[in-house]
Amino acid sequence: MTSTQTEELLKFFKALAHESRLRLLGLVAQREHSVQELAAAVGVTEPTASHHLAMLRDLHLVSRRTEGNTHWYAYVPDALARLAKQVLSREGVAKLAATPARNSPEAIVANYLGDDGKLTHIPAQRKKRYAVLSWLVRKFEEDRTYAEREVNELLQRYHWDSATLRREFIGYRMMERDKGIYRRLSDFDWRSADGSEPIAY
Amino acid sequence: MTSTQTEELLKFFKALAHESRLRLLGLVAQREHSVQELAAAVGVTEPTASHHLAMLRDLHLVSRRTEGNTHWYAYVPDALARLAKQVLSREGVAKLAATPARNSPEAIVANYLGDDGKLTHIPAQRKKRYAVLSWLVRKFEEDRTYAEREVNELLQRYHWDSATLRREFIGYRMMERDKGIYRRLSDFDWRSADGSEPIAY
DNA sequence: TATCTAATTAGACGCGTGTCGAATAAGATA
DNA sequence: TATCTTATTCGACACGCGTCTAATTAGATA
Repeated sequence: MTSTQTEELLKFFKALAHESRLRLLGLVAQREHSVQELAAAVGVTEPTASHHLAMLRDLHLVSRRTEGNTHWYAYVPDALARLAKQVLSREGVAKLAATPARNSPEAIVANYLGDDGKLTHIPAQRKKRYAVLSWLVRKFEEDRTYAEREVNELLQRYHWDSATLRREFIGYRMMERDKGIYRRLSDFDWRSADGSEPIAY
Repeated sequence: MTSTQTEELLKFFKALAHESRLRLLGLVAQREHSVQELAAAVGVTEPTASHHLAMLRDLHLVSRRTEGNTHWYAYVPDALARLAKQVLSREGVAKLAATPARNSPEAIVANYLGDDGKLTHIPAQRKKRYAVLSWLVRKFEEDRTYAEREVNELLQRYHWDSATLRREFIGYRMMERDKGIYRRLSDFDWRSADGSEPIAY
């Protein structure tokens, strides 16, 4: 078990360590809200609300569904539940002492990221490629499907060669394709698939 | 139920939203540690470690016991357990949406605090005086006794008239005195004592 | 197609806070 | 008493991050 776990937990605490985001979370925990509603309720501008919501969504604390121009945000309880469980036991807390893992997937990925946030290149070495791909596939949501066009668009934010990346996703069983429609598979389906250490999520 | 609850929760998340503090907490969750040990393990200087530990101690996440020159810090699980419980239920999260309470004890206290962090004066109005006192008494630890000299020293960080404050603590049953030795009483002993709204802790 | 609405992205600015070195406090030891 | 050890407080600095306005994207409607 790498200390990726600790880093993940840290991300959650950082995400929750802000009044605006806490209140956003509280609001969506009551019912779905649009960005406008949320911005007004919290007392910030829409860009700011959008910014915070993106952060919460990255951590799968909230989900988003689109209806016309409007984006409806909803609460996703799972992530917080996992956090609470870990923090409930002393052993869980004690694990936080772990020194930041050298060779953690994050560290590997960082080596391939340029200043613009894009990948400089796709690693050839199996383990590193795996790390990068598993990081990348998490940019996709689990609960929806993507047209090939959408997959390409999202991938090209990180690297020009979306075709190769798409193919690799399928190969590693991180995504499945059916009649040109893509869906991200759950971590549990593919992690450890190459025999390397599982990546904590 | 005031939104003080939300503010408390926010404090916890802020405290935990930092790698150094998370690791400090992890270390003390394993066993008692001195400041030196902790600083070395986390890779910061002693002043920095001390600073973080003070923060964790304010929130009762860790406790401190003195042995000669050495301060031993230990883990206190209760606070995190409470946090976990609230965050585990959707209702608990939904409460976070509450708009920041005007008239919260914190807001009252803020009115009497100067830029130097000291009280400009002691409120005369009963409810406000109560709010300030209950805030002030929390500067004392629950699990130890204080000599009158120590009580005065601590109080004078906030106001010159420590004698009046001491007397009020006794009157409100926030402290008890026995043969010149003072001890902070638990919140549960005195909150709501004056019939005002309970102060969430 | 042109326009309007909702949301996100980009870029800039200011404040909070984590860090350090230096100074101070408090206890132990010679 | 003088010195050494451990920890805390003080003051200053730097950087991260939350916020805003402006610009852009994407969909709906006329």
